[in-house]
Parts: sequence; structure tokens; C-alpha cells
Amino acid sequence: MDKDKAGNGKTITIYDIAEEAGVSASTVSRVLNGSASVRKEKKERIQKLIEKYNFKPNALAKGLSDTATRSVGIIAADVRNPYYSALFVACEMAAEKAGYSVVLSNSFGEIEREKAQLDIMLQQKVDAIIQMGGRVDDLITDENYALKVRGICEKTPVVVTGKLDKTSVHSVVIDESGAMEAVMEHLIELGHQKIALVGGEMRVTSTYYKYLKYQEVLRKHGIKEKGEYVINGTYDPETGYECTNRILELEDRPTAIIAINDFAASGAVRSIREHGLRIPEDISLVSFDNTYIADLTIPKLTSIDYDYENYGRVLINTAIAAARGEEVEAVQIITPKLVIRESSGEVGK
Amino acid sequence: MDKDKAGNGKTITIYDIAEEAGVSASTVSRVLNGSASVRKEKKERIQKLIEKYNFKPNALAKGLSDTATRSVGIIAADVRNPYYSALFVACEMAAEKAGYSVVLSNSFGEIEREKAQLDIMLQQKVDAIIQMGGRVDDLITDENYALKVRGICEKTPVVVTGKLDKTSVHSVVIDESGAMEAVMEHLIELGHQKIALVGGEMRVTSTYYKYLKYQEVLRKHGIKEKGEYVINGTYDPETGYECTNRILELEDRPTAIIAINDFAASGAVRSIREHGLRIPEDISLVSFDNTYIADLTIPKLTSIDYDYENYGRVLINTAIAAARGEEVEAVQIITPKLVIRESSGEVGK
DNA sequence: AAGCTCTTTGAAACCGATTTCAAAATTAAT
DNA sequence: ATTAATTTTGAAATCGGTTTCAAAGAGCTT
Repeated sequence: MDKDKAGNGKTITIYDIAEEAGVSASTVSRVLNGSASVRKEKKERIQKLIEKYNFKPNALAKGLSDTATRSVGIIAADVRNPYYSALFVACEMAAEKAGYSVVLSNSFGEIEREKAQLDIMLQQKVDAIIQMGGRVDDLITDENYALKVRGICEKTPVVVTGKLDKTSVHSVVIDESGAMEAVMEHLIELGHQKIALVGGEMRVTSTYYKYLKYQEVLRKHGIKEKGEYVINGTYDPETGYECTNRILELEDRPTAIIAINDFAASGAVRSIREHGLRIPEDISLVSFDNTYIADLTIPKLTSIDYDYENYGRVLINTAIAAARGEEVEAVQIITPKLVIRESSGEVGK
Repeated sequence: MDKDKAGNGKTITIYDIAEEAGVSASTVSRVLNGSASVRKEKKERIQKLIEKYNFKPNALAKGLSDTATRSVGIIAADVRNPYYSALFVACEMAAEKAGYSVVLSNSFGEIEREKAQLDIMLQQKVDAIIQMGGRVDDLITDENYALKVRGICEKTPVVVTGKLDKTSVHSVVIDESGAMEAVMEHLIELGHQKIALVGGEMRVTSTYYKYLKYQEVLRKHGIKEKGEYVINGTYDPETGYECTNRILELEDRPTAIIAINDFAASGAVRSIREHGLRIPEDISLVSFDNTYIADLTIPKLTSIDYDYENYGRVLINTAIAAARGEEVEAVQIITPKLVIRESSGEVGK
């Protein structure tokens, strides 16, 4: 490979600086990192040269020699989903504050892609890996992968979102039960008894835990669960639209709908509108994630917020601490909060 | 820094493989890259070991020695904006296909942040940099930065979206004029004469070129331009909402509104609804970008699409070709296409 | 069997930093 | 002015690959 792609400008190195300053490379390195004291006059001479050439040490060489790249790999399901983009940006900011950089990859929920990305990140020697969403359960049951994750953990710590009992990876978990409880109590307080659940797959733990709490709160208030009020699907607007269509055609129509996320809720809004019903006068609608979509729909959605800034910070700090070999709690909890907007109101008003 | 963070598992290297196979590291390297022929039996023995240990060469060492990391840095304004996330994902896919990986950073339009990220990427020795959006004009007029960009271009090629005449960077440009022409002709064909423009800043070239074409098409059809029909702002829902409020309170209300992007359009939808008007019966609404937001609003938005898959591919291919020192056209054009949905209709119907 | 060509191979240098270790230069103490 | 203690410094090794170069080995001719 030709060295000078476009020509003249030679890349300057620590040796060039050393030579011009009349010192050794070691000394320049010490000035660069403040790792040891250097005589004042030399130090200043070196700093002036660094300034002059706008010298920035080669991160590859640095990473090679001290085995820490100060970078964290993030594997997300799909950044086009506002939940992930919000979380990613939060991580990026937190990482920046800690002097780390982040590398992003999208898995699109495909296990093969996820593995390939893991490999690439390991080759790039990131100090830690954060895995957001994706099909966590599948990953863990895939034996090769599970072995691999364990293998990685010895060298490169992995932090995942969502609950995992079997592995030794660190996890940062949203209190899904608490979230669902807040949503249910909010609706029940508004007088709702007929509450439907739209979207989500039961094999996804976060969805499953929400469902369990849904049942529990119903029981607690002496409300009998109706099977036809729970319609599973995926996590997109189409699912929200179709599931809501089915819900609204039921004999005994519910007065409130809980959508698995804002995305699905936006589809629900369309369905409700098309049925000639008003939100929240005829149907209350509540969802999870509190992305900017909750602010775009008409009416604006009541939704569960996770405080993305904090969420991202916890993820990054956990990853960095683990990378440094510090003790970190294996499981950390994110406490959700209900944000009430326009889509939920008193029943039958 | 302690080598073995979590303990035992030693990282295996090309030397370990070489030793166990009873050959030299050079030979293993040759097998790894297929860079030269290796006697069949040795080759197989080596491959078996690579398999056995699931050996993956250290990308840092590789990048250090052959001065090509096969990675492209992408600086976007904000991935939370669906336009950027769509484009980023398209780039990621195209890069993957070419055997490259991508590194993402968000500048949030802040010039200082952008510079810092550029530095980091250069330190990380990406082979090329793609700069999407951001405040291109400002960057170029900032003299230090301009110098720097030129300096970089000698070593690391930069590809930007949007038009730039002064510099030597490569650029991939959406045909904004063509896009606006398609929008205008569409509306005029539907009988609209009173057409308003909402959102966007004139100092942003893409917005400015759209405006020029807007004027041109009006002239061409003998329609007099009304200053009060053009209200600038930023690119978010709030802007769309507020600007549209002002538009709708005009004495001589327009029959069609062109929003600078889907985001702004979603705000416009809210304003129109709040004024008790129907889309498209009372007001037609058209926008640019065709992100998934165009599919979420009620009604769905008629919007200009860029074929993100192709757009991303062009960006990545340009970046990679430039990195390899191949000749690439300095400016490449992306041809937009109008996607007609529910928000535009015949005037006064 | 000798001579020649073509293919394989390994030793060593290099990429650009950091770090260890021992020598050199200062400073402090007697 | 010496000696001891401390601070600065540079040479060399290291991180884990790739590549050049020359030597060794194989395969073909005659």
C-alpha cells in the first residue's frame, strides 16, 4: 500500500518531535502523558513543537503498546429506532466526558450480524462492549455464543441491557414491573377497568415482565383479566395499527390501550382515528419509551420515560469501570417515570 | 495497566499460531491474507489452528503496519434525526459489503465538537471521513479549519454532503433544485397558486437552493411571489408548528404549505389541525426527506425521497475509492423522487 | 547428476507509540 | 568538596502484525 495517498505531507511522529527538540522519544511521550517529570525547559520546547505541528499521537500505536484504547463498542438493534438513538447519544456524551470514544454497530436483531460485529470490535480492541436490546435470550441460549460471551468476559467486559440470570455479564435493567405498575395505576385512577395491551413479544423478557405486572395489578384491583385484551405483535407502527384494529372491533371494547412503545402507539393512534374515536375522550392511550414520537402524535402521548441521559451514563460508567477491573455491581436498575401528556384521560368523559 | 483484567485467558497472537504450527509468523500472515502462496500441508495445518483458537488478528497491529484500517469515520449532525440515522445505516450496510467498518460521531452542529471528532478519527487512522450535514458553510469559512481540511485531504480524504465550491474535498450533493421543482410542479398541477414555505435557514445552502427554485417556478407560471408566504426557522417540529401558525393567520391564507423536512411538517400538521383545517382538503402539505415520520403522521405525508440505500452507497464508495487513491469525480449528484401520499390534494376540493 | 528456474520460507526491519532499567545530571546533606 | 539521595534522561524492549530480501527447497531439463 502506498504510504502517501495524496502526496507530500508526511505524517509526523513522536520521533520527529523528539529529534527536532533534541531529546529522546521517551521524553516526548512523558510530556504527552504527564507520566513522569521532565525538566521545565525541555518540556516547554516539546510542547511548543506539539503545538506547532498540531501533533496527535497515533491511537493505533498507543493502543498496541498500552493495551487500552479508551473506546467502548456499542451494539444496538437499530439506531433508526428513536429509543436506541436516544440511548446511543446519551452513551456518546457520557463516554466523551470520561475521555472515551464509542463505536456503534447495528445488529438489526440478526444473531449472525451480532456475532460478526462482536468479532470486529474485539479485533479493534475496544475496552468494553455494550449490547443494547437485540435478541438477548436467543443469544444466551445459542451455546457457541454463550461460550464465547463467557470467553470474552475474561478479557473484554460486556454490559447488556435487560435481564439475564445465567451469565456473568453485567447488566443494566429497566424496572419494567415498576413501569407497568405506574401505567396501570394511572389508568385505574382515571377510572379505567377495561385495559388492553398492544404489541410486543412474550419471549422478550422486558415485555414478559410487563405482562406479569399487568396481571398482578388487575388482580390486586379485583379486575378479571380478559384474554382478548392482550394482543401480541412486534414493536412497530404497523403492529400497533393492526392490533388496535382487532381490539376496537371487539364486542366489549376496552376504554384504554397500553402500547408496548411509542412506535406501536403511533399506529394505534391511526387505528383509533380511523374508527372515528377520540383520544382520550373515547379511548385512553399510554405507551413506553417516551421518545420524541410521543411529542409528535396528535394528541401527544402519555408515556414512560427512562431518563436517557442517566441511562446512558450508567451503561458507560459500568462498562468503563469493568474495563478498568474495578468492582461493579452485576445488575443495576433504571427507574422509569410516567410522563403524562394528552392521550390519557378520565374514562367515559 | 495490568494485562489480564479478569485473569487467565491469554490473548493469542500470530506468533502462538506460528509456533504451534512449526512455521514462522510470516507464513501465518501469508495464510491469513492470502498474500502469497504457502505449501498446501502447512496452509491446512495453520488454518486448522486458526479455527481451533478462533484467532482474529489484532486490528491495531494490522493498521499500524499496513497503514490502512479499512474503517471510515462518519460525522453526522445528530443521529436522533431520522434523516441521519437512515443515511448512517445505509452507509453502514454499504461499508460492510465492501469489508469496511464505520465509526460514528455526532457533532450536534457544534463546530468545536466537530473539530474534536475529526481529530479523534484521524488519531484512530480511519481511511476516510464522511461529513454529513453540520454547518458546512461555517466550517469552510473558519480559516484554521479550512486549512486543516486541506491538510487532511492530503492524507485522509473527506467526503461531505452538500455543495462546496471552495475546497478540494469530495462532495455528494442532493439535487435540491430538482427536488423543489418536483414539489412545486406537483402542487401547481393540483391547482395550487398560493404556496407557502416553512422552516429552514437561508444560510444553509440546501435550503437556499430550494428557495431559488421556488421563486423560479413561481415566475415560470406567472405567479407573483408573496414575501409573507416564506417563513424561515430551524428544522424541528416546533419551528414547523410556529411558522405554520403564523402562515394560517394571514389575511390571504395559502392553500399549500411546503415544509423544509418531515420533522417540521409534523409540527405543521398539528398547527393545521388546531386551526380546525383539514389536510389535504383545506391545506395541502408537502415536505422533504421522506423519513418514517412521513408515514406516522395523519394523514401520511407526501415527501421527497432520496433513496437512502443508494445515497449511502455513493457516499461510502466515494470515500473508499478516494482512500485507495483512485480517481473519483469531485461532485456526485443524488436524484430525488417525489413520493405522493395523503397530504397533498386538489385545491379547494 | 548437474544446472536452472520457480516456489516456499524465515529472519529481520518496520509501523508509532509506552515503559523499564540503568546511567547521567542535579540537588541536598555532611 | 564529597558523598548520598533524587530527579531526569535515553537506549532498548515490547505490543502484534506486514513486508522485503535472500536463502533454501522443489521440480524440470538435458
